[in-house]
Order: sequence, then structure tokens, then C-alpha cells
Amino acid sequence: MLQKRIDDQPSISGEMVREAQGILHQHLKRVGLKQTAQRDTILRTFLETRDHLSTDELHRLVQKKDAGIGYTTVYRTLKLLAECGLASEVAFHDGIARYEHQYNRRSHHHMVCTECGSSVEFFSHEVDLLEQEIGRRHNYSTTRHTFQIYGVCEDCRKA
Amino acid sequence: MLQKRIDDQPSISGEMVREAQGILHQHLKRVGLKQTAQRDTILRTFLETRDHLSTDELHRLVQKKDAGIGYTTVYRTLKLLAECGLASEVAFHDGIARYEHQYNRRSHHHMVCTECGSSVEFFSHEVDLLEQEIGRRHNYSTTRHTFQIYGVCEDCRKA
DNA sequence: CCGTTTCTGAAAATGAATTTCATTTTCAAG
DNA sequence: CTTGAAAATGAAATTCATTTTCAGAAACGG
Repeated sequence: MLQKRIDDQPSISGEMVREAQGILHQHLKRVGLKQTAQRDTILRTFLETRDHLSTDELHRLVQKKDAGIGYTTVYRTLKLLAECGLASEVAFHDGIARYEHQYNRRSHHHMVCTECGSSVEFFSHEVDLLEQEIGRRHNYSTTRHTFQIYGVCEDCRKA
Repeated sequence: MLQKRIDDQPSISGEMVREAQGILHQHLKRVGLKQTAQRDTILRTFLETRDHLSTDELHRLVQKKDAGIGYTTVYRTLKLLAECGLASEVAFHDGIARYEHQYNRRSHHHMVCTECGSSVEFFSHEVDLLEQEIGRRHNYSTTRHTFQIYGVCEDCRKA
């Protein structure tokens, strides 16, 4: 699935992979879980993409590295990554749960084409401020928000 | 499920029900479908609530009026209502699709308590402007957006 | 090493959403 | 009014992503 990014960075560095792995290992130790080759492979594969991956898509990528790793383990590891802040779920409203990197990423949002499913990321500090303001006004302690715009991209309008 | 509203109106008037029914009937005719007692009952029941209803919840309410109306028909009618702009889907990220009135409602958003599931509605014209601006900037013709804030409400913080 | 705890992955279960299909109803033309 | 073609209905079956189960395998503190 196509995806434009506003903050295109060079692909992930070995440095970042090591740091992320450290975060995962620390999290595992903290909650009394074990560190395994599968979990490391899944994390590495996840970090190497810059897409919004469904469990199924990540599973497919992981299998290219180690065909023995099953869907279930990918599913469970994505939950772990979300737990320790390395990934976060992002819902595009098409019935499939997707995850994206959270580590070292600025808060951002998505605009999704309802024709072809491609997406654009954008940043808006205003939205972050709005979360705080609304929370204050109604006495919620806010933790996060979702903001998505739906529409039709230029290419699909032409076709 | 508790729900605070910013724009509490008196409950729906007979006038509005008739107008909404007109919109539905016109839509049915336009796409070559037929008007039925079930569809009218479902629409009326839907309009009488001020909540975010799942198909299942609406089905339960509808059955109080006509126990013969099945889940499937409610499901299909909700899609019809969404098609003609009387309802719109709103996802609270708990795996259940919900619908709310769209007819005669100002554009609004939700803040949801992740502890008890209660929600507050709020309005923010800024968000509407943002949709337009981002769309223009990236050449999308935007149709809608979703914006939800998640947090913990005052009551749940106390408990 | 050893033993206990956790992990793994195939398969089964879950559950909301959607489709199927036999029957019933609508509605417009005669 | 009929009438019959098209659509609607609703119970049941299906789909499909997600989640759980369970028996064997691997991790790691002692």
C-alpha cells in the first residue's frame, strides 16, 4: 500500500535497532518474560519497515527471515511492542488492526484515501493542544487521541 | 452507558421524525428499494435515542416495538441510514461498530473514558478547518474525519 | 546442567460482521 | 382490485480477524 511521508528519514540505523531492542529486553525483564530469538526477529523486521502493518503483513515479512515463526507469535509480540511503547495501534477503519513505529517518531496523524487505501501522514501541533484543552475543560485526564481524515486522493480522482 | 452532551436538546419532535422519514423514503426510491414497516420502525426507534448505538443495542430497542424484527434487518437498515446521511458510524475502538444521528446535528467529536466507557461530546470548529487545510495541502478531496480523545474521567479517577 | 517458568505455533475458539436462502411483502401495471 | 416480478425479511450459516488453548520446546536463575 502506497504511503507518503512528510518526514522521510533514511532507513533505520543499526544504532536505533540496538536501542529499540534494549527497550524491549528491559520491558521483558521488568514483567518477568523471556527474551527469545523470535521476538528479536519480529522487532527487527518491524523496525525495518516504514509502513502501517497488519499482523498478517508483518507475519509475511517475518517469514522471509525465519519461516518457522508463526502468526500467533507475531500477534503476541506486537502486543508486547505496544506495551513498551515501541509500536502503537492505528485504526484505518477497514476492519484490520495496524501497527506503526512509535519510537522516536513525532506525534502525527493520517489522511486515508477511501478508494485505494493509500495514506499521507501529517503533523499538527494544534491537535495536541486541543486534546489538552478539551480534557481540562471536562475534567478528563487525557492519555491519547486519534485523528484521521478520509477523502479521495489526486490519483483516484483522475481515474 | 453514561453520556454527557453539550447541546442537550428536547427529545426529537414529530416534525423531525417525519422529515427524516421523508429523507429515507426518497433515498429508497432513488436507489430502487422499497419502503417497509420494519424500516420505518427502525428509523423511528433510532431517532428516539440520543446515544451511540450498536446494531445489537438498536435491535433490542426495536424489538420492544415489534418483536418480529430481526437483527439482520436492523443491521441492513443502519447501512441504509448511513447511506442517506441520517446516521453515521462512530468507532470507539472497542471492536463494536456504533451509529449516531447525523441529521440536524452540528459536527462534533467524542472524548471517551477508557475505564468506564462513558463519553463526552464536544465541538471544535478548528478541527473542521484543519480537515480542509490538510486536504488542500496534499490534494485530497476530503469527505470526513474522525477525532477522538481517550482518557480517564473524573469519577473513575476518584475510584 | 536442572528444574521451573515461560514460549511457541498449530489448531481451535471466539465473536462481530456479513451473506445465504426460502419465504413473505411491496408496489406498479393491468 | 389482482397479479407477478423485484425486493425484503429473518433465521441460520458463513466469514474472517482476533484471541485462546495446549502440548512440546526453549530460556535462564540457581
